[in-house]
Amino acid sequence: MTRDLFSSFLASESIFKNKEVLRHSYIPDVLPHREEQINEIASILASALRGETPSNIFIYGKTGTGKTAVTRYVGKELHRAGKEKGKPTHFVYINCEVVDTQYRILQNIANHFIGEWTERIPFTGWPTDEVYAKLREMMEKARGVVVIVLDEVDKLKGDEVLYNLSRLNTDLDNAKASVIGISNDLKFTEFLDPRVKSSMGEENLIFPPYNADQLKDILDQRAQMALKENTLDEPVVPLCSAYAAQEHGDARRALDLFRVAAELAERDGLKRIVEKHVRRAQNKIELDRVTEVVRTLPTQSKLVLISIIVGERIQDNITPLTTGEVYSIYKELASSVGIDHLTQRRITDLVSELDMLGIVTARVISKGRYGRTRHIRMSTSIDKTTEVLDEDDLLRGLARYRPKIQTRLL
DNA sequence: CTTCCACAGGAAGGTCTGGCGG
DNA sequence: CCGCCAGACCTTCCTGTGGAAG
Repeated sequence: MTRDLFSSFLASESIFKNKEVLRHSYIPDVLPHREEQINEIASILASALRGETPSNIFIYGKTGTGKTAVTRYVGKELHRAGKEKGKPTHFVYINCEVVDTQYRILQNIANHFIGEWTERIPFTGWPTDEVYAKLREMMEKARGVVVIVLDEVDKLKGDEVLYNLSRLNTDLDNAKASVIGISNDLKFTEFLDPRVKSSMGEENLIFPPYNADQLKDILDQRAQMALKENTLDEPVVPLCSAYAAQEHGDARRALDLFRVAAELAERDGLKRIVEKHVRRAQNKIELDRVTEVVRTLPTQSKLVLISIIVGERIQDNITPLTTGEVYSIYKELASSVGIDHLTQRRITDLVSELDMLGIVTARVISKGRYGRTRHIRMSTSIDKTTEVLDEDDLLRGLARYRPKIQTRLL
């Protein structure tokens, strides 16, 4: 019996030829509509092949604009070209969201050179300047140019590392270092130490968002590689592209939509992806996002969210709730579960956070004589949100609470 | 035109936690 | 182990304000 559990799923033939190419981490051999950026980076890094130090680069762009893919692609090509020409070039990629302290960054870079007659640097224990010294020593031995990519560099704790890395070259004889910083925050450099700022931002690149047509090209290319013949309805790719273009031209979003749509089609037991799968994929991705966000909210924020839901229930959705109404419901709910209530000022901020997370909308309006406030309403499904909130032991069932307060005389 | 509601949202400061260097 | 500091989280106090009512 157990042995047959999966056989029925495997029996129906998959529509995928190679699903891997739909993941974000996959880097194709051709990156459509990024030729300009590729050439620009390549022209800067080319000096590495002449044995000179390439300028440091800063790359900006929103999520899904190809920053990481382009950089890794150029890095791969550079490494290959360096080998051919007998000029040693090293390419170290670090995601600063994962590796976010000075010590671990240096350790990561240093461990890249392992295997060339050197010992491993331990996770912890060494003074930072000793790791730094060791790194220099290793780079001297390895020779050549080291290109260090710091992805999501704005997530770094402190700019000391950036300063030290930008100074690397002054203490090196046989090796050169060049740093590429990637960020989706345009204002990131404003907060940097001016010394770091000037040395890091020798070259600046901005990656613009893709438009719908460009997204379509990207998806066409991936679909070719990912799917078997005749598994795709014609309008699917344009629809995915259109949705993703609305979302600031995010290629990652386009790929996710497409992949989820394909998975849904497969789960339906179909041999073909059609339009409705894309719409369902859109819903599923959105629902997953909301579920995850709501689930991880702090208790007080959950309580505010519940207050808004309770408020909407008694208002019957005629007029949106105001801050004052939400606050009085919130206070009542808080005391009913025995949680200390926060001040209205604080609740104002929590509502703003919920707004930014996209689970409620709150916009300032004026009611003239009757003051200025914000109209607050749920922007996600009340039922689904309630379902997620019910997972919280402390707050279970609270969203169905009937408050004693009469909020408004209508 | 002025008034004045019901907040928005800035500034500053308090408390607590957790990491880090000595 | 201790003192220090940064950052998250809140409070207190405050000034500012769009527009219906008067």
